[in-house]
Amino acid sequence: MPQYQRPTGTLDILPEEQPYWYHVRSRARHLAELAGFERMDVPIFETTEVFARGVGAGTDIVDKEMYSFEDKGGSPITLRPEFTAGIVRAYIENGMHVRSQPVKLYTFGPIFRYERPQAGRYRQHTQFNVEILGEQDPIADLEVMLLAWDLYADLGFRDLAFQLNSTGCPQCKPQYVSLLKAYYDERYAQACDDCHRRLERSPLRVLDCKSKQCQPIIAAAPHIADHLCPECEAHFAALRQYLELLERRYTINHLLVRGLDYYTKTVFEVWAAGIGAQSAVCGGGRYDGLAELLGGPPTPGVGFGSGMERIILVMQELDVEAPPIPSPAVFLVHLGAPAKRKALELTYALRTEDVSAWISHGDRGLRSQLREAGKRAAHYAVILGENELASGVASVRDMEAGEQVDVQLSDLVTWLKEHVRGRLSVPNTSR
RNA sequence: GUGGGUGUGGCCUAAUGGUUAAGGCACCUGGUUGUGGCCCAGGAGAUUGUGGGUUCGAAUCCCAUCACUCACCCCA
Repeated sequence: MPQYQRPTGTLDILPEEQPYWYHVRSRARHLAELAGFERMDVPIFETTEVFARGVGAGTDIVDKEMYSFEDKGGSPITLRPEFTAGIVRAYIENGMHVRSQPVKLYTFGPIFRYERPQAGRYRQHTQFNVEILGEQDPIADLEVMLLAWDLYADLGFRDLAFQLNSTGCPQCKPQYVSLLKAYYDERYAQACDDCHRRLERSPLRVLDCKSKQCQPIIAAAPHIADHLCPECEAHFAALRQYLELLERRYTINHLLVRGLDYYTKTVFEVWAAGIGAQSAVCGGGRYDGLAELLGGPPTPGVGFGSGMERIILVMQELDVEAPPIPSPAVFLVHLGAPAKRKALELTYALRTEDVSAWISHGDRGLRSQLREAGKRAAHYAVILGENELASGVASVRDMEAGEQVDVQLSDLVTWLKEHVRGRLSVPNTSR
């Protein structure tokens, strides 16, 4: 029974799980940069107000899921429950509106929400986040969506399709909301208790209620897509056209309304199996009013967040393997104190030449050391004992072939470097 | 916040209420002078999540608590 356990809803990511993380991060980074997105990192915590205003009082995230506290100076601080509000704050604070617009940004990092954990849901999870700021053209919506799509396709996801909807703008959304409320007023008694609460707090959410009794009501409810203003209508139509042009499958989902207050026009998700009752690996949309809400210049924006843990769960569900992290190129075996000193010198000489090298720790028998070399899947074991030191020749054992050759100690580093070249590359590690 | 399920060495699993809680994987050490993987032998590792209770006796029954897990709410 361990004395200390990790806090509820957090994850230890062990070495054997790292290949997935390396791979997803490295592909995401590659594809983002290929599409002209630049990396920008923002703090893990912000002044509470950034999220309270940005995400919106009344949302579950703000009302009951934030990790908020006062720091030692008494400032209200919140661990970020999502990326967008912080990114927009940074855009404003750093005067990024004076750069060539749009600004295309991506980042990775931990996100915190106080929720009851379940399959595919954690209190600390990691998101890959992408935003385009300063562009109202629906081509920006398309660009962020394509990046999500291309990443999942690259990672081996099958049967991709976007869930797509438009939630209108301050012009047309309120009218639709009144329409929907009026519709529900007539059926109030048939709706479930949760929906009664939703009608007060965030009326659009009644549309994705799962209770059986609400299904008939939902099925006949008016669609927001039929009540968009001409501008939103045109935006939505253009986006759909682009998606069709590029043959990215999508489903218009009239029930897709995302939980955060700031969404305008486009909202989308990508669904996948293998993440428990959760369906979305990716969720995002447009937030044209957010920058102003946070005190900045009017700046349209569109982006998405994608949960890394969920991506990896889906990959595992699909039996997608991640490229392994290379094992050591050379394992140095030594017998006797003088040989140990020589082995130590060689180890560091190899590492200086970018050849990964393990030196056997302790003072054990040859058998035991070779056993370890095998277990660590080293490509070569270099054996140094009294004989080798005396003759100036090391025994170099190819662990896979089980064959052994003699190599002059003076040539050893060069010889290993030659033989190891091309077999190994240490993967890029980004946070 | 609500509801269901589950807690036995690092991992997986066994033990009709009855001796020192058993096995497998993994780990460590050996198997004649200095050669890995297979095999063989040995070793280390558990107050059965925790705290109470019932009982002559509890891993086993009861209560509480904590954790994990699944689902709801909500979300990536």
